[in-house]
Amino acid sequence: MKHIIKQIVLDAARKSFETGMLPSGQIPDMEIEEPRHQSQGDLSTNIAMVSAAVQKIAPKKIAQILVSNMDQKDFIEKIEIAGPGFINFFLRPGAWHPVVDRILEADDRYGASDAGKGEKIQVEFVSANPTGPLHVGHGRGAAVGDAVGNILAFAGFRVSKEYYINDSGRQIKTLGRSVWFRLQELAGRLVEFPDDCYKGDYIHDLARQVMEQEGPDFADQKDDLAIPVCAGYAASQILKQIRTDLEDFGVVFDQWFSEQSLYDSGRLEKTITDLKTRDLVYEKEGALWFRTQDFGDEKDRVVVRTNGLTTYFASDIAYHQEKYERGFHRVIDVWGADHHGYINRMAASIMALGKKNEQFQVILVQLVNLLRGGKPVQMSTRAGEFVTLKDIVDEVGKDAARFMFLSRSYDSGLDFDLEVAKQKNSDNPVYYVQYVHARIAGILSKAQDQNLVTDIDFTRGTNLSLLVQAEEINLIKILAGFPGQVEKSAETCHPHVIFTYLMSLASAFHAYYNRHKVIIQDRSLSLARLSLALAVKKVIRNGLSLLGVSAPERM
RNA sequence: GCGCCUGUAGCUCAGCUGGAUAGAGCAACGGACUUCUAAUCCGUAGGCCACAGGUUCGAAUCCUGUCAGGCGCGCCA
Repeated sequence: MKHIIKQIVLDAARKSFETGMLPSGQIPDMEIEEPRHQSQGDLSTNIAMVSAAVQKIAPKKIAQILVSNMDQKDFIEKIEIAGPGFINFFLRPGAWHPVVDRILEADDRYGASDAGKGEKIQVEFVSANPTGPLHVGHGRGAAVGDAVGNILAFAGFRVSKEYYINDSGRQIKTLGRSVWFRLQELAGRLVEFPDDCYKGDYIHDLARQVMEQEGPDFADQKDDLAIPVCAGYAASQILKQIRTDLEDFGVVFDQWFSEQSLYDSGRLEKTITDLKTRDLVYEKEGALWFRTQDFGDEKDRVVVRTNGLTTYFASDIAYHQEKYERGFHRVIDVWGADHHGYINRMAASIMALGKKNEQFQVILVQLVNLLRGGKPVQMSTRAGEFVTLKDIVDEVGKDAARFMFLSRSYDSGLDFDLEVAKQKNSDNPVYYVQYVHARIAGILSKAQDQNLVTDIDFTRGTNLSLLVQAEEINLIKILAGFPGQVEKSAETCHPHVIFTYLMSLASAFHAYYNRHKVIIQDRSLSLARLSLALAVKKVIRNGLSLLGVSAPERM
């Protein structure tokens, strides 16, 4: 609907210029928007105001000229000039009815677009070290990354979701040591458990498993030999668990990428050589430094340490270089807010290697504040006491957890109250939206019971012009806005836009439901309303599915 | 000290690529089930959009500064 109005406005502007009523043919960026108040019409444009500068005429005057040059259309009831120069369009109800048909036709593709033109985008998220179970923060990152991927795919990009496994380096060794020391304890040896080791209960379990697998003599092994065995076993087990937990959370990755593979394949070494060739690095005090400062970072960064070992940054450079070589035009990393200090150097290294600013983007997800009944849940990673993602999914369910994580902008910290997420009432937004879907499913099944409709094709030939109630037109207007919201969500990479949209659609439907009955004596009207209800059901489902939340037929 | 994020109703937050009279949920108060699911709806009340300047026809939105909160500033990952 917006683009139809936009065309009318543009035509009027062109005509005004051609007939000499406006001095300039230049048309600045203008907007077609839905005004807040009904008295301001269905759609509105600010073209007169934004044109004032180039036309050198008062906005109201421009508006008058434009309106006088607009073609009469039968779906437009009237056009008004208001406020500082807005042109407000009042549409007849009939203007909105075709939207319902479009939704029923497009079905699960309603809202999709080809805006991305098939461009390849990679979204990398979670990427937690396989040294322990995923916690709440990872959950939010997982929900955001997954939803952003879904939304971009829906907007016509070719999306690949990837998990980067930090299976190399010190923390893996620490994991191995942690298991090894616990195993020593199991073998009855008194050892002092080091402070820098992981203290969670799962370490005990892993130690037991290693002991069973390797036999009773294993505890006598030398540290140097045993620790890598422990590390290898523990990391693969934990990774397996992470994968399972994510699947239970509805997240499936297209690719799992191992940091260690960068070493094994010689990729990392190649990158370092490459950096040297390009003179992007220099030696100082025995270390090798990347000239990130030349590309916007606060200072230069070490890639090879004095001891000859590469830094985490080095593998990340190689990894990202490798991403682009795989053909991704754009790369999005989803990170926890505590990593924001890392953005500049990462971006700098990518610029240095010849990529454009817009080809790399970091989504910084702010921290989650876990509450239970309004009180903070005490957590200590150090002591190994924390609520895991699995705990949360087990307690409140996948849908509630995901919906809650995506309810707010990731720019804001999030209060996640387990009690609220568990409640099956109006405090809990997920049910509010899902309930619409279930309610409509109920209506449709009743319609079938009464033989009002015999197959899913009932909408064909329905007389939608019977939908004239204010609540019905309002509902259709909201339905018409879905593609625009998907577009906005994709452009900004903000999934909560979809959340907010779903809440408003659900609210409009509940209001309609309470005011009007769908199945009534009048068969034609019933069919029209059933079509509308079905359209709502489809849009709710499409929106929920972008967020990775199910749309139940019954609740 | 420097950098990033945040500051909007009692609480949790939308709105922020500038637009007209700033919204929702919860909490409070008052109503609506003999109906297709009350996991719902309707109404009332609630605001110096942290503060101070600036930009302009117009600022919650953009810029500068101040204050407050969160996070980060390793040859760790």
